[in-house]
Amino acid sequence: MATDSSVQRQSGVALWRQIADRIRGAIANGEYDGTGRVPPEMALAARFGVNRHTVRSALAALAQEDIVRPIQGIGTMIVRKERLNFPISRRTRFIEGLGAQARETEGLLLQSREELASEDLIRRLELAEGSHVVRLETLRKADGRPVSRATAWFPVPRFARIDEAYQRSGSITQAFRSLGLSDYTRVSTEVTATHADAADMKDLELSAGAIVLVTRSLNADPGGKPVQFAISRFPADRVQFTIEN
Amino acid sequence: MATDSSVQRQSGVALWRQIADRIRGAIANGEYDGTGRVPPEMALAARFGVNRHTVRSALAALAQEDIVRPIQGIGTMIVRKERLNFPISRRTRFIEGLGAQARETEGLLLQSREELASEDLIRRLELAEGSHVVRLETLRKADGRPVSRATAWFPVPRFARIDEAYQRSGSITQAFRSLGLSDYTRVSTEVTATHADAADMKDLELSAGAIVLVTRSLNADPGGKPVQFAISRFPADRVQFTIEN
DNA sequence: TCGAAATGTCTATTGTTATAGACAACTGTA
DNA sequence: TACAGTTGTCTATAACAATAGACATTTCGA
Repeated sequence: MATDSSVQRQSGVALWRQIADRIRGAIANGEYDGTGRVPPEMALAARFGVNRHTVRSALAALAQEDIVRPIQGIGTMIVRKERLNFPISRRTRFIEGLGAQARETEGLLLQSREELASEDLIRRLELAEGSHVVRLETLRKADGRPVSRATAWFPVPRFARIDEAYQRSGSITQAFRSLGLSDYTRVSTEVTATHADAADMKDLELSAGAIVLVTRSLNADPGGKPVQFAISRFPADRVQFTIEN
Repeated sequence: MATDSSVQRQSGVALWRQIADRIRGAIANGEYDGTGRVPPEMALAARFGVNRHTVRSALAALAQEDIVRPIQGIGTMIVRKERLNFPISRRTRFIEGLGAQARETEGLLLQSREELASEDLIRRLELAEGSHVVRLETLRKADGRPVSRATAWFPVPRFARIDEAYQRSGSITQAFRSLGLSDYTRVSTEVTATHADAADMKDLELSAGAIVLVTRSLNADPGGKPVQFAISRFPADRVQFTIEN
């Protein structure tokens, strides 16, 4: 692991940001687990082939995200290290999927509105032309850290009051249950990735240039009737998906 | 869709790169399908709230990637617009998964070597301590465009000659078949995303700051014995995954 | 108590990124 | 043919990113 080049100049991405992204990834991968701290600034500077000040800019960005905390005279300690795993299967459930990975989970309702279904939604949810849907904007946290931002649509009138049910329980599964739907299954999940936009940065507490994993998922009731279509956004440095077949 | 802010200053990511990424994404999402061209430079500058020269830098980067081609007096034409879909299931096959999305596919063997299995590989492939594996570095293309870079490991001696078999056929499925394994299934797939590294940029023809989707997948024979573990990297702006349950 | 090793702060300089304005060159249409 | 609309090129300036070096401050252990 001598002079690990791997940072590019004149690429439109500042060196300090490339280095910050790589250190964040290394922390998430447990590469510094032995010491509980990041290597000294001089060592990182040598490894990436940059000036110490450039490394300091990178570490300052990570400190800003509360991922590390520098202590004068000691080093730069790792505060948080996490990559939550979400299993994707027929029985995908957000909270159960997390299992023992988080002590406490939270589901916040940011906004809800009834609206006319778009063409795409009509196709996905198998609705009649001109149907209405409820749209929920939610933010989910695990142990206080945001792990996903989702926009979900539900057919109306069947789930007209799901916003209230979600607000009470903070769980889609619970909300469905309180509206008389005791079981549902995941029909399909599309996964892509993109850069964080302004809303991601705000809600998911990310910095510019961060990556979000985007899923488009469809859930149906036991009879196969679609009950929910959702677009969810997860911070890529804190989350991975596992598909078990 | 008035003054779409959504580009961040002083974020460590140059404005021209953020804008290039957003235009590339918009093209992939078919937002300019009506005209077949990108909006005029002045319109984009107004929309992103930047100078025209900054937009030109972004478009120059996309032209470099052969995504657009500017024509003086006319506008900036969209040359390529693609987002391949890869289904992930028990029967995930690279080439069949592409189906009609590509006229022609290609599998190149970049490198192969026999090596000692790492701890992680011993666990994943259920090998005995000290076992050896064959490592294949492959690059896959669809219609001439690179769509994935993969490192795959296979148990030895069962698949000792798989490199030759792959080189002949350009297909893992075919290579398995020629070694007497007529069927296999996908056991699990982990999906994450990260920034493109130097090798990604070279092999996948990406520019710095681009996003790659990373999968870690395990295949097993019909008896459940693991036959392949692979880490694959896909350009996120050209690829999405679909999990059908 | 001293020194090694680490982070913190300051000044100065250079190269890249972004803005600004002006005008040239090219295309299609009225 | 004239013109509106588009991309291409040039110059100049300001803001940000990166390098360089020096020295202060803090902590831990010999």
